Amino acid sequence: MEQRTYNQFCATARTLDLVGERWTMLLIRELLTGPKRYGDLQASLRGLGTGLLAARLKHLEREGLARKVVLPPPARVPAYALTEAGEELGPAVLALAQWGLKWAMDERRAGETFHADWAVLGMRACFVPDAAAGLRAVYEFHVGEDVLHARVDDGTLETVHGPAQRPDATITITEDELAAVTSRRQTLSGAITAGTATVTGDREALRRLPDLFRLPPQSRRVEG
Amino acid sequence: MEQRTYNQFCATARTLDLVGERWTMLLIRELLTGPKRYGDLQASLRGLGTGLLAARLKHLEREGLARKVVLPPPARVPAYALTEAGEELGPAVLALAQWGLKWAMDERRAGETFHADWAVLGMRACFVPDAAAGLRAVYEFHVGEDVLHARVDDGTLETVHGPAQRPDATITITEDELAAVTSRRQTLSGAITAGTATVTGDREALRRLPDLFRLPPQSRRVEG
DNA sequence: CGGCATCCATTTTGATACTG
DNA sequence: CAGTATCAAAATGGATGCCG
Repeated sequence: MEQRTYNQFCATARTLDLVGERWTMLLIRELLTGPKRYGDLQASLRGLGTGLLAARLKHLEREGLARKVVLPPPARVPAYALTEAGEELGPAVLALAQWGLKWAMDERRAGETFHADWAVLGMRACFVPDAAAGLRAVYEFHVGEDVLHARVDDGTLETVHGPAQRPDATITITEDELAAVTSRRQTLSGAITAGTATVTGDREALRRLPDLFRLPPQSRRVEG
Repeated sequence: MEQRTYNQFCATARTLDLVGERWTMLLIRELLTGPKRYGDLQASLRGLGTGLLAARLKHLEREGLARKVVLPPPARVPAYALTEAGEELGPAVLALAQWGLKWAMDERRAGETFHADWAVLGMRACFVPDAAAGLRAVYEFHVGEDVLHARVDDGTLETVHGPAQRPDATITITEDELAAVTSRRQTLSGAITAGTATVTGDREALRRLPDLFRLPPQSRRVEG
Protein backbone atom coordinates (compact mmCIF):
# COMPACT_ATOMS: atom_id res chain seq x y z
CA MET A 1 0.00 0.00 0.00
CA GLU A 2 1.94 2.93 -1.13
CA GLN A 3 1.31 6.36 0.11
CA ARG A 4 -1.03 8.68 -1.68
CA THR A 5 0.47 11.88 -2.97
CA TYR A 6 -0.72 14.96 -4.80
CA ASN A 7 2.29 14.69 -7.06
CA GLN A 8 2.87 18.41 -7.17
CA PHE A 9 6.19 20.15 -6.90
CA CYS A 10 4.78 22.68 -4.47
CA ALA A 11 5.69 23.36 -0.87
CA THR A 12 2.09 23.42 0.29
CA ALA A 13 1.19 20.19 -1.48
CA ARG A 14 4.33 18.44 -0.25
CA THR A 15 3.45 19.44 3.30
CA LEU A 16 -0.10 18.20 2.91
CA ASP A 17 1.24 14.92 1.55
CA LEU A 18 2.88 14.51 4.95
CA VAL A 19 0.29 15.91 7.35
CA GLY A 20 -2.86 16.39 5.31
CA GLU A 21 -4.54 13.09 6.04
CA ARG A 22 -7.43 12.92 8.42
CA TRP A 23 -6.42 13.19 12.14
CA THR A 24 -2.77 13.89 11.44
CA MET A 25 -2.90 17.61 12.16
CA LEU A 26 -4.90 16.97 15.30
CA LEU A 27 -2.29 14.50 16.49
CA ILE A 28 0.34 17.18 16.01
CA ARG A 29 -1.86 19.63 17.87
CA GLU A 30 -2.00 17.19 20.78
CA LEU A 31 1.77 16.81 20.85
CA LEU A 32 2.36 20.56 20.63
CA THR A 33 1.48 20.83 24.32
CA GLY A 34 3.98 18.18 25.34
CA PRO A 35 4.58 14.43 25.01
CA LYS A 36 1.50 12.27 25.32
CA ARG A 37 0.91 8.61 25.96
CA TYR A 38 -0.81 6.35 23.50
CA GLY A 39 -3.84 5.97 25.69
CA ASP A 40 -4.17 9.67 26.31
CA LEU A 41 -4.07 10.39 22.60
CA GLN A 42 -6.77 7.83 22.08
CA ALA A 43 -8.86 9.37 24.84
CA SER A 44 -8.48 12.88 23.47
CA LEU A 45 -9.39 12.00 19.92
CA ARG A 46 -12.81 10.47 20.01
CA GLY A 47 -13.62 8.72 16.78
CA LEU A 48 -10.04 7.80 15.99
CA GLY A 49 -9.82 4.03 16.32
CA THR A 50 -6.80 2.33 17.81
CA GLY A 51 -5.76 0.89 14.47
CA LEU A 52 -5.72 4.23 12.69
CA LEU A 53 -4.00 5.88 15.63
CA ALA A 54 -1.19 3.34 15.47
CA ALA A 55 -0.90 3.80 11.72
CA ARG A 56 -0.76 7.59 11.98
CA LEU A 57 1.86 7.50 14.71
CA LYS A 58 3.99 5.14 12.70
CA HIS A 59 3.65 7.41 9.72
CA LEU A 60 4.74 10.43 11.75
CA GLU A 61 7.69 8.47 13.06
CA ARG A 62 8.72 7.26 9.64
CA GLU A 63 8.57 10.78 8.29
CA GLY A 64 10.58 12.23 11.14
CA LEU A 65 7.83 14.36 12.61
CA ALA A 66 7.36 12.50 15.87
CA ARG A 67 9.25 9.94 17.87
CA LYS A 68 8.74 7.58 20.71
CA VAL A 69 10.24 8.69 24.00
CA VAL A 70 10.36 7.46 27.56
CA LEU A 71 9.14 10.02 30.03
CA PRO A 72 11.71 11.06 32.63
CA PRO A 73 11.72 9.40 36.06
CA PRO A 74 9.78 8.75 38.09
CA ALA A 75 7.30 8.16 35.27
CA ARG A 76 9.47 6.09 32.92
CA VAL A 77 6.52 5.28 30.71
CA PRO A 78 6.53 5.37 26.93
CA ALA A 79 5.08 8.36 25.11
CA TYR A 80 5.21 10.24 21.83
CA ALA A 81 6.86 13.57 21.26
CA LEU A 82 7.44 15.84 18.30
CA THR A 83 10.80 16.10 16.61
CA GLU A 84 12.22 19.47 15.66
CA ALA A 85 10.48 19.23 12.29
CA GLY A 86 7.23 18.42 14.04
CA GLU A 87 7.55 21.29 16.49
CA GLU A 88 8.00 23.65 13.61
CA LEU A 89 4.52 22.82 12.39
CA GLY A 90 3.35 24.86 15.37
CA PRO A 91 2.96 28.07 13.36
CA ALA A 92 0.84 26.27 10.77
CA VAL A 93 -1.44 24.82 13.44
CA LEU A 94 -1.66 28.19 15.13
CA ALA A 95 -2.57 29.86 11.85
CA LEU A 96 -5.44 27.41 11.47
CA ALA A 97 -6.46 28.08 15.06
CA GLN A 98 -6.33 31.84 14.58
CA TRP A 99 -8.56 31.58 11.57
CA GLY A 100 -10.93 29.33 13.45
CA LEU A 101 -11.12 31.66 16.44
CA LYS A 102 -12.30 34.40 14.14
CA TRP A 103 -14.44 32.52 11.64
CA ALA A 104 -15.57 29.25 13.15
CA MET A 105 -15.93 29.40 16.92
CA ASP A 106 -19.57 30.01 17.54
CA GLU A 107 -21.43 28.37 20.38
CA ARG A 108 -20.21 25.00 21.61
CA ARG A 109 -22.35 22.40 19.88
CA ALA A 110 -23.98 19.40 21.47
CA GLY A 111 -21.67 16.43 21.58
CA GLU A 112 -18.49 18.37 21.03
CA THR A 113 -15.64 17.26 23.23
CA PHE A 114 -13.40 19.80 24.87
CA HIS A 115 -10.00 19.64 26.53
CA ALA A 116 -8.08 22.24 28.40
CA ASP A 117 -5.08 21.58 26.19
CA TRP A 118 -6.97 22.91 23.24
CA ALA A 119 -7.76 26.14 24.99
CA VAL A 120 -4.08 26.42 25.77
CA LEU A 121 -3.32 26.23 22.06
CA GLY A 122 -5.95 28.89 21.61
CA MET A 123 -4.10 31.04 24.11
CA ARG A 124 -0.98 30.74 22.01
CA ALA A 125 -3.03 31.73 19.01
CA CYS A 126 -4.20 34.98 20.52
CA PHE A 127 -1.16 35.89 22.58
CA VAL A 128 -0.16 39.55 22.23
CA PRO A 129 3.64 39.77 22.57
CA ASP A 130 3.56 43.54 23.09
CA ALA A 131 1.28 43.17 26.08
CA ALA A 132 3.86 40.90 27.68
CA ALA A 133 6.78 43.31 27.34
CA GLY A 134 8.86 43.28 30.49
CA LEU A 135 6.70 40.65 32.12
CA ARG A 136 8.11 37.45 33.50
CA ALA A 137 5.56 35.18 35.08
CA VAL A 138 4.38 31.59 35.25
CA TYR A 139 0.66 30.93 35.36
CA GLU A 140 -0.80 27.59 36.32
CA PHE A 141 -4.27 26.69 35.12
CA HIS A 142 -6.54 24.14 36.68
CA VAL A 143 -9.36 23.09 34.41
CA GLY A 144 -11.37 20.17 35.63
CA GLU A 145 -8.91 17.30 36.00
CA ASP A 146 -6.31 18.98 33.83
CA VAL A 147 -3.39 21.07 34.95
CA LEU A 148 -1.27 23.11 32.61
CA HIS A 149 0.87 26.18 32.73
CA ALA A 150 1.97 29.16 30.70
CA ARG A 151 5.38 30.72 31.02
CA VAL A 152 5.54 34.32 29.89
CA ASP A 153 8.92 35.92 29.47
CA ASP A 154 9.10 39.39 27.97
CA GLY A 155 7.11 38.94 24.80
CA THR A 156 7.40 35.19 24.55
CA LEU A 157 4.91 32.55 25.61
CA GLU A 158 5.31 28.86 26.24
CA THR A 159 2.30 26.76 27.10
CA VAL A 160 2.69 23.19 28.24
CA HIS A 161 0.54 20.47 29.66
CA GLY A 162 1.17 19.62 33.30
CA PRO A 163 1.89 21.60 36.49
CA ALA A 164 4.53 24.30 36.82
CA GLN A 165 7.44 24.10 39.25
CA ARG A 166 6.86 27.42 40.92
CA PRO A 167 3.84 29.27 39.56
CA ASP A 168 3.46 32.98 40.26
CA ALA A 169 -0.27 32.74 39.95
CA THR A 170 -2.91 30.03 39.78
CA ILE A 171 -6.20 30.15 37.93
CA THR A 172 -8.97 27.66 38.50
CA ILE A 173 -11.87 27.52 36.08
CA THR A 174 -14.36 24.93 34.93
CA GLU A 175 -14.30 23.47 31.44
CA ASP A 176 -17.66 24.97 30.64
CA GLU A 177 -16.61 28.42 31.69
CA LEU A 178 -13.41 28.21 29.69
CA ALA A 179 -15.45 27.13 26.68
CA ALA A 180 -17.68 30.16 27.22
CA VAL A 181 -14.66 32.42 27.11
CA THR A 182 -13.50 30.81 23.87
CA SER A 183 -16.83 31.42 22.21
CA ARG A 184 -16.95 34.98 23.59
CA ARG A 185 -19.98 34.38 25.76
CA GLN A 186 -17.78 35.35 28.66
CA THR A 187 -14.48 37.12 29.23
CA LEU A 188 -11.74 35.92 31.51
CA SER A 189 -12.11 39.05 33.63
CA GLY A 190 -15.84 38.56 33.69
CA ALA A 191 -15.49 34.99 34.89
CA ILE A 192 -13.19 36.14 37.67
CA THR A 193 -15.47 38.88 38.93
CA ALA A 194 -18.44 36.53 38.60
CA GLY A 195 -16.62 34.07 40.80
CA THR A 196 -16.81 31.19 38.32
CA ALA A 197 -13.05 31.43 38.05
CA THR A 198 -10.83 31.80 41.09
CA VAL A 199 -7.34 33.17 41.12
CA THR A 200 -4.54 33.26 43.64
CA GLY A 201 -0.97 34.46 43.62
CA ASP A 202 0.95 37.51 42.54
CA ARG A 203 -1.44 40.43 42.09
CA GLU A 204 0.66 42.13 39.42
CA ALA A 205 0.88 38.99 37.32
CA LEU A 206 -2.86 38.48 37.61
CA ARG A 207 -3.61 42.08 36.77
CA ARG A 208 -1.80 41.79 33.46
CA LEU A 209 -3.18 38.37 32.56
CA PRO A 210 -6.34 39.53 30.74
CA ASP A 211 -4.29 41.78 28.46
CA LEU A 212 -1.94 39.05 27.36
CA PHE A 213 -4.53 37.39 25.17
CA ARG A 214 -6.78 39.09 22.71
CA LEU A 215 -9.47 37.09 20.98
CA PRO A 216 -10.07 38.35 17.44
CA PRO A 217 -13.51 39.83 16.71
CA GLN A 218 -15.90 37.12 15.63
CA SER A 219 -16.99 37.26 12.01
CA ARG A 220 -19.65 35.49 10.06
CA ARG A 221 -18.76 33.72 6.85
CA VAL A 222 -20.95 35.02 4.05
CA GLU A 223 -20.73 36.12 0.47
CA GLY A 224 -17.92 38.60 0.48
CA MET B 1 -25.64 12.52 3.99
CA GLU B 2 -24.40 14.81 6.63
CA GLN B 3 -20.95 16.18 6.83
CA ARG B 4 -18.24 14.44 8.76
CA THR B 5 -16.89 16.35 11.73
CA TYR B 6 -14.30 15.86 14.43
CA ASN B 7 -16.84 17.01 16.97
CA GLN B 8 -14.36 18.98 18.98
CA PHE B 9 -14.85 22.41 20.47
CA CYS B 10 -11.45 23.54 19.24
CA ALA B 11 -10.52 26.26 16.78
CA THR B 12 -8.10 24.04 14.91
CA ALA B 13 -10.52 21.15 14.62
CA ARG B 14 -13.37 23.42 13.57
CA THR B 15 -11.19 24.86 10.83
CA LEU B 16 -10.18 21.41 9.67
CA ASP B 17 -13.83 20.41 9.59
CA LEU B 18 -14.23 23.12 6.96
CA VAL B 19 -11.03 22.88 4.95
CA GLY B 20 -9.33 19.68 6.09
CA GLU B 21 -10.70 17.36 3.46
CA ARG B 22 -8.53 16.19 0.63
CA TRP B 23 -7.97 18.82 -2.09
CA THR B 24 -9.72 21.62 -0.23
CA MET B 25 -6.59 23.44 0.89
CA LEU B 26 -5.14 23.11 -2.57
CA LEU B 27 -8.24 24.64 -4.08
CA ILE B 28 -7.82 27.56 -1.73
CA ARG B 29 -4.18 27.79 -2.69
CA GLU B 30 -5.23 28.06 -6.35
CA LEU B 31 -7.70 30.82 -5.61
CA LEU B 32 -5.21 32.75 -3.49
CA THR B 33 -3.53 33.95 -6.69
CA GLY B 34 -6.78 35.22 -8.16
CA PRO B 35 -10.10 33.94 -9.51
CA LYS B 36 -9.92 30.77 -11.57
CA ARG B 37 -12.25 29.06 -13.99
CA TYR B 38 -13.62 25.60 -13.42
CA GLY B 39 -11.59 24.16 -16.24
CA ASP B 40 -8.37 25.79 -15.10
CA LEU B 41 -8.81 24.43 -11.62
CA GLN B 42 -9.34 20.99 -13.08
CA ALA B 43 -6.22 21.35 -15.22
CA SER B 44 -4.08 22.51 -12.30
CA LEU B 45 -5.13 19.76 -9.96
CA ARG B 46 -4.29 16.49 -11.65
CA GLY B 47 -5.97 13.60 -9.92
CA LEU B 48 -8.95 15.61 -8.75
CA GLY B 49 -11.91 14.27 -10.70
CA THR B 50 -14.54 16.60 -12.01
CA GLY B 51 -17.14 15.19 -9.67
CA LEU B 52 -15.11 15.86 -6.57
CA LEU B 53 -14.10 19.29 -7.83
CA ALA B 54 -17.74 20.26 -8.23
CA ALA B 55 -18.52 18.92 -4.77
CA ARG B 56 -15.64 20.79 -3.16
CA LEU B 57 -16.53 24.05 -4.84
CA LYS B 58 -20.11 23.69 -3.75
CA HIS B 59 -18.94 23.01 -0.23
CA LEU B 60 -16.72 26.09 -0.21
CA GLU B 61 -19.60 28.16 -1.48
CA ARG B 62 -22.01 26.81 1.08
CA GLU B 63 -19.54 27.56 3.87
CA GLY B 64 -18.87 31.07 2.67
CA LEU B 65 -15.23 30.56 1.74
CA ALA B 66 -15.58 30.95 -2.02
CA ARG B 67 -18.15 32.26 -4.44
CA LYS B 68 -18.94 32.18 -8.08
CA VAL B 69 -18.12 35.37 -9.94
CA VAL B 70 -18.23 36.64 -13.48
CA LEU B 71 -14.90 37.97 -14.66
CA PRO B 72 -14.94 41.64 -15.67
CA PRO B 73 -15.33 42.55 -19.34
CA PRO B 74 -14.16 41.75 -21.86
CA ALA B 75 -13.89 38.25 -20.39
CA ARG B 76 -17.38 37.92 -18.88
CA VAL B 77 -16.84 34.25 -18.16
CA PRO B 78 -17.77 32.49 -14.92
CA ALA B 79 -15.06 31.80 -12.36
CA TYR B 80 -14.55 31.13 -8.67
CA ALA B 81 -13.07 33.55 -6.19
CA LEU B 82 -12.41 33.57 -2.47
CA THR B 83 -14.58 35.48 -0.06
CA GLU B 84 -13.04 37.52 2.71
CA ALA B 85 -13.08 34.49 4.97
CA GLY B 86 -11.38 32.46 2.28
CA GLU B 87 -8.71 35.07 1.67
CA GLU B 88 -7.89 35.05 5.34
CA LEU B 89 -6.83 31.44 5.06
CA GLY B 90 -3.81 32.81 3.23
CA PRO B 91 -1.63 32.91 6.36
CA ALA B 92 -2.44 29.29 7.11
CA VAL B 93 -1.56 28.18 3.60
CA LEU B 94 1.61 30.24 3.73
CA ALA B 95 2.57 28.68 7.04
CA LEU B 96 2.25 25.26 5.46
CA ALA B 97 4.31 26.44 2.50
CA GLN B 98 6.99 27.90 4.74
CA TRP B 99 7.31 24.64 6.56
CA GLY B 100 7.43 22.74 3.29
CA LEU B 101 10.12 25.00 1.85
CA LYS B 102 12.33 24.15 4.78
CA TRP B 103 11.48 20.52 5.43
CA ALA B 104 9.99 18.98 2.30
CA MET B 105 11.29 20.57 -0.87
CA ASP B 106 14.04 18.29 -2.04
CA GLU B 107 14.60 17.52 -5.69
CA ARG B 108 11.62 17.64 -8.02
CA ARG B 109 10.38 14.09 -8.35
CA ALA B 110 9.43 12.31 -11.55
CA GLY B 111 5.83 12.91 -12.49
CA GLU B 112 5.35 15.92 -10.26
CA THR B 113 3.40 18.70 -11.89
CA PHE B 114 4.47 22.28 -11.49
CA HIS B 115 2.79 25.61 -12.08
CA ALA B 116 4.18 29.09 -11.92
CA ASP B 117 1.35 30.08 -9.59
CA TRP B 118 2.72 27.76 -6.96
CA ALA B 119 6.13 29.35 -7.12
CA VAL B 120 4.41 32.68 -6.68
CA LEU B 121 2.86 31.43 -3.48
CA GLY B 122 6.33 30.29 -2.50
CA MET B 123 7.54 33.83 -3.08
CA ARG B 124 4.95 35.10 -0.65
CA ALA B 125 6.16 32.50 1.81
CA CYS B 126 9.75 33.69 1.79
CA PHE B 127 9.21 37.40 1.28
CA VAL B 128 11.38 39.54 3.58
CA PRO B 129 9.45 42.73 4.37
CA ASP B 130 12.53 44.50 5.71
CA ALA B 131 14.32 44.01 2.41
CA ALA B 132 11.50 45.82 0.66
CA ALA B 133 11.59 48.91 2.85
CA GLY B 134 11.17 52.01 0.73
CA LEU B 135 10.80 50.00 -2.45
CA ARG B 136 7.85 50.41 -4.75
CA ALA B 137 8.00 48.24 -7.84
CA VAL B 138 5.94 45.90 -9.98
CA TYR B 139 7.62 42.81 -11.35
CA GLU B 140 6.14 40.73 -14.12
CA PHE B 141 7.14 37.10 -14.44
CA HIS B 142 6.91 35.00 -17.56
CA VAL B 143 7.15 31.31 -16.85
CA GLY B 144 6.36 29.10 -19.80
CA GLU B 145 2.82 29.99 -20.83
CA ASP B 146 2.03 31.66 -17.56
CA VAL B 147 2.26 35.32 -16.74
CA LEU B 148 1.99 36.72 -13.26
CA HIS B 149 3.14 39.72 -11.35
CA ALA B 150 4.28 40.87 -7.95
CA ARG B 151 3.58 44.30 -6.58
CA VAL B 152 6.00 45.40 -3.88
CA ASP B 153 5.19 48.47 -1.90
CA ASP B 154 7.37 49.38 1.05
CA GLY B 155 7.36 46.14 3.00
CA THR B 156 4.24 44.65 1.49
CA LEU B 157 3.91 42.13 -1.30
CA GLU B 158 0.97 41.20 -3.48
CA THR B 159 1.32 38.38 -5.98
CA VAL B 160 -1.38 37.71 -8.54
CA HIS B 161 -1.89 35.58 -11.58
CA GLY B 162 -1.97 37.46 -14.90
CA PRO B 163 -0.03 40.37 -16.42
CA ALA B 164 0.60 43.71 -14.74
CA GLN B 165 -0.62 47.01 -16.10
CA ARG B 166 2.73 48.77 -16.09
CA PRO B 167 5.57 46.55 -14.84
CA ASP B 168 8.83 48.15 -13.77
CA ALA B 169 10.75 45.02 -14.60
CA THR B 170 10.14 41.76 -16.42
CA ILE B 171 11.68 38.39 -15.63
CA THR B 172 11.50 35.47 -18.03
CA ILE B 173 12.45 32.02 -16.80
CA THR B 174 11.60 28.44 -17.72
CA GLU B 175 9.52 26.22 -15.48
CA ASP B 176 12.43 23.87 -14.96
CA GLU B 177 14.75 26.63 -13.93
CA LEU B 178 12.22 28.06 -11.52
CA ALA B 179 11.80 24.62 -10.02
CA ALA B 180 15.56 24.42 -9.63
CA VAL B 181 15.51 27.65 -7.65
CA THR B 182 12.78 26.33 -5.40
CA SER B 183 14.76 23.20 -4.59
CA ARG B 184 17.94 25.26 -4.04
CA ARG B 185 19.80 23.72 -6.96
CA GLN B 186 20.01 27.20 -8.38
CA THR B 187 19.62 30.76 -7.16
CA LEU B 188 17.71 33.48 -8.94
CA SER B 189 20.87 35.52 -9.33
CA GLY B 190 22.68 32.45 -10.61
CA ALA B 191 20.03 31.79 -13.21
CA ILE B 192 20.29 35.37 -14.40
CA THR B 193 24.06 35.35 -14.75
CA ALA B 194 23.88 31.91 -16.34
CA GLY B 195 21.49 33.34 -18.89
CA THR B 196 18.72 30.80 -18.22
CA ALA B 197 16.66 33.67 -16.90
CA THR B 198 16.45 36.99 -18.70
CA VAL B 199 15.50 40.28 -17.16
CA THR B 200 14.60 43.69 -18.52
CA GLY B 201 13.42 46.94 -17.03
CA ASP B 202 14.39 49.21 -14.18
CA ARG B 203 17.91 48.36 -13.02
CA GLU B 204 17.34 49.43 -9.43
CA ALA B 205 14.22 47.29 -9.10
CA LEU B 206 16.07 44.32 -10.55
CA ARG B 207 19.08 44.85 -8.33
CA ARG B 208 16.96 44.57 -5.22
CA LEU B 209 14.88 41.64 -6.44
CA PRO B 210 17.14 38.81 -5.18
CA ASP B 211 17.12 40.23 -1.67
CA LEU B 212 13.35 40.40 -1.43
CA PHE B 213 12.99 36.66 -1.06
CA ARG B 214 14.99 34.45 1.25
CA LEU B 215 14.54 30.70 1.04
CA PRO B 216 14.94 29.08 4.47
CA PRO B 217 17.89 26.71 4.89
CA GLN B 218 16.88 23.22 3.88
CA SER B 219 16.70 20.71 6.72
CA ARG B 220 16.41 16.99 6.84
CA ARG B 221 13.68 15.39 8.90
CA VAL B 222 15.23 12.93 11.30
CA GLU B 223 14.96 11.80 14.88
CA GLY B 224 15.27 14.98 16.85
C1' DC C 1 -1.41 -0.46 29.24
C1' DG C 2 0.47 -0.27 24.45
C1' DG C 3 -0.05 -1.66 20.14
C1' DC C 4 -0.87 -4.50 16.16
C1' DA C 5 -4.16 -7.70 13.35
C1' DT C 6 -8.72 -8.80 11.60
C1' DC C 7 -13.38 -8.30 10.01
C1' DC C 8 -16.96 -5.51 8.16
C1' DA C 9 -20.23 -1.51 7.25
C1' DT C 10 -19.80 3.20 5.45
C1' DT C 11 -17.67 7.05 3.24
C1' DT C 12 -14.49 9.08 0.25
C1' DT C 13 -11.90 9.07 -3.62
C1' DG C 14 -10.58 8.56 -8.50
C1' DA C 15 -11.51 7.82 -13.29
C1' DT C 16 -14.52 8.08 -17.03
C1' DA C 17 -18.59 8.40 -19.59
C1' DC C 18 -22.23 11.51 -20.53
C1' DT C 19 -25.30 15.88 -21.10
C1' DG C 20 -26.90 20.92 -21.83
C1' DC D 1 -16.86 24.43 -21.10
C1' DA D 2 -19.29 23.39 -16.78
C1' DG D 3 -20.95 20.32 -14.62
C1' DT D 4 -23.84 15.16 -13.47
C1' DA D 5 -24.04 10.39 -13.22
C1' DT D 6 -21.91 6.15 -12.40
C1' DC D 7 -18.94 2.59 -10.62
C1' DA D 8 -14.69 0.50 -8.78
C1' DA D 9 -11.00 1.14 -5.51
C1' DA D 10 -9.36 3.17 -1.28
C1' DA D 11 -9.80 5.03 3.32
C1' DT D 12 -12.20 5.30 7.55
C1' DG D 13 -14.77 3.80 11.97
C1' DG D 14 -15.85 0.68 15.23
C1' DA D 15 -15.61 -3.60 17.46
C1' DT D 16 -12.91 -7.09 19.20
C1' DG D 17 -9.21 -10.18 20.02
C1' DC D 18 -4.57 -11.10 21.07
C1' DC D 19 0.00 -10.74 22.97
C1' DG D 20 3.98 -8.88 25.82
